[in-house]
Amino acid sequence: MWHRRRVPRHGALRQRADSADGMSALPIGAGPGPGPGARTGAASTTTPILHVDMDAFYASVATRERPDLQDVPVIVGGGHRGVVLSANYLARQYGVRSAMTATRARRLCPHAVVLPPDYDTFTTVSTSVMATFRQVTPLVEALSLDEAFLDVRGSTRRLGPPLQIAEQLRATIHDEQGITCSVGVAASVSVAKLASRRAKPDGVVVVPPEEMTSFLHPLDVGELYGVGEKTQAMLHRLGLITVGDVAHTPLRTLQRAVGEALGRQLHDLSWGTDRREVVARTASAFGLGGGEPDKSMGAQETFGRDTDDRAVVLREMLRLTAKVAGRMRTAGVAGRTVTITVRFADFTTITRSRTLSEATDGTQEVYRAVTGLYDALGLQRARVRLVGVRVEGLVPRDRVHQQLVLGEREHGWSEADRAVDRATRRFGAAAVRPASLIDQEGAGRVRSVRASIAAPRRPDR
DNA sequence: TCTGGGGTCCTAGGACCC
DNA sequence: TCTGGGGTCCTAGGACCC
Repeated sequence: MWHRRRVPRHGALRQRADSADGMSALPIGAGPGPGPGARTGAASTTTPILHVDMDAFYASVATRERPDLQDVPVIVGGGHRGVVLSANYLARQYGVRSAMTATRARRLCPHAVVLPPDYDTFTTVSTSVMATFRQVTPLVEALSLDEAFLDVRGSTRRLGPPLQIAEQLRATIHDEQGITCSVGVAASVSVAKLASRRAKPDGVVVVPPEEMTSFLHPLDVGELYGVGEKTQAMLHRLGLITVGDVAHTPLRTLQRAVGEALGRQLHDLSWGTDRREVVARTASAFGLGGGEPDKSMGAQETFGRDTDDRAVVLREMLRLTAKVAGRMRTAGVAGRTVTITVRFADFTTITRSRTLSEATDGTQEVYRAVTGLYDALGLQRARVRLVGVRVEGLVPRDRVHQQLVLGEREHGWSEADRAVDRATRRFGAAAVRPASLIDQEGAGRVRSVRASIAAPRRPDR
């Protein structure tokens, strides 16, 4: 059996985990030094991977300085046409879950307190937590703002076995950030991730290698990474209910059912044989910097109410284009493939893309492609719910052919874009917008900016 | 007033090239 | 002048993850 430990993070006295859920628990040694028993000792070499996952991260951060909300169901997110981003455990008792529609959540738990997300604070807390991880090992792979893999192979001599490292991390994060987290400890990243889920909330689960299959095989296939609602339903229809069922299905059969790549992946995961290593990286997509470059950048927005007005749609597309292209310029990348997304009132969603001959980071150039794609749809009074703009095939701008840069300059837009970027940096995104975004709001006070965007000067050189 | 926004990866068909 | 087989690129859609 694998072991779940839920223990106080403070003081020398540690208690056994509750056994009400049928899980066994080992006592944990008090004080510094390796834990008791050969099992824990052995873990130092055989289970070097930690998956640390904050408990109800957004909700915990949002309420950590609100004692009045400690015993109240709390939902972060919601709003008009919104979904739940995070719910505390009290709200979850009512069935509230992440990604659930706000309306449904409110129906399930009408007395919940709904808070708007504060991404600046989430990012600040996340940065601190990741820094704490890096004090343990440089091999920290951030997966998102609130979770990371740690390879502690090289840290056990200094800090003790993985379990002890896990408990130390939990105590530190609780002390410094006022939030709790759960840790999965295993030989591989995929098993560690499954283990942390079993540890929630506020616990640790260690899965020794010899107990891996007994841990994995009873789980529902839906627990496996890469198996969502659709694939789970399909596998269930085929009679594959548990991970063990998948494990004992011939690879070829599996691949016929779910495709070559996913079939291979599920087969590996079901035996815990994935050999993926932890790669040090921060979550660049979450504004933490570093990491591998993004492969695409995009933005999308759901309208407050559906619209069939081409002008309204295109104005939104321009706003999204400006946002995306601005982010690309900040990141120093350019991209070749422009994709638009249109979701209709009935939620059917289509995409259209066009690949340009050269990569670009110019707002106008991307927008030309966007309008071309949208108009090619030939929509007549179709009610549009959401539009999106994405640029793919990103490469560092300095690797883009020199001709592009010259050609762009001839149009003068490059200079205008950079002027916009500078102004945005100084005055915020609301200060500088393409003219058509200003019209509706009567913006005499931004006349000069508007003029400079609408009629860029030809550069001297 | 059901169903957000940021991404990644895979599949499949057709074009095109060798 | 009867046909194979890769490889790559492009496009559209879909599933999934956080």
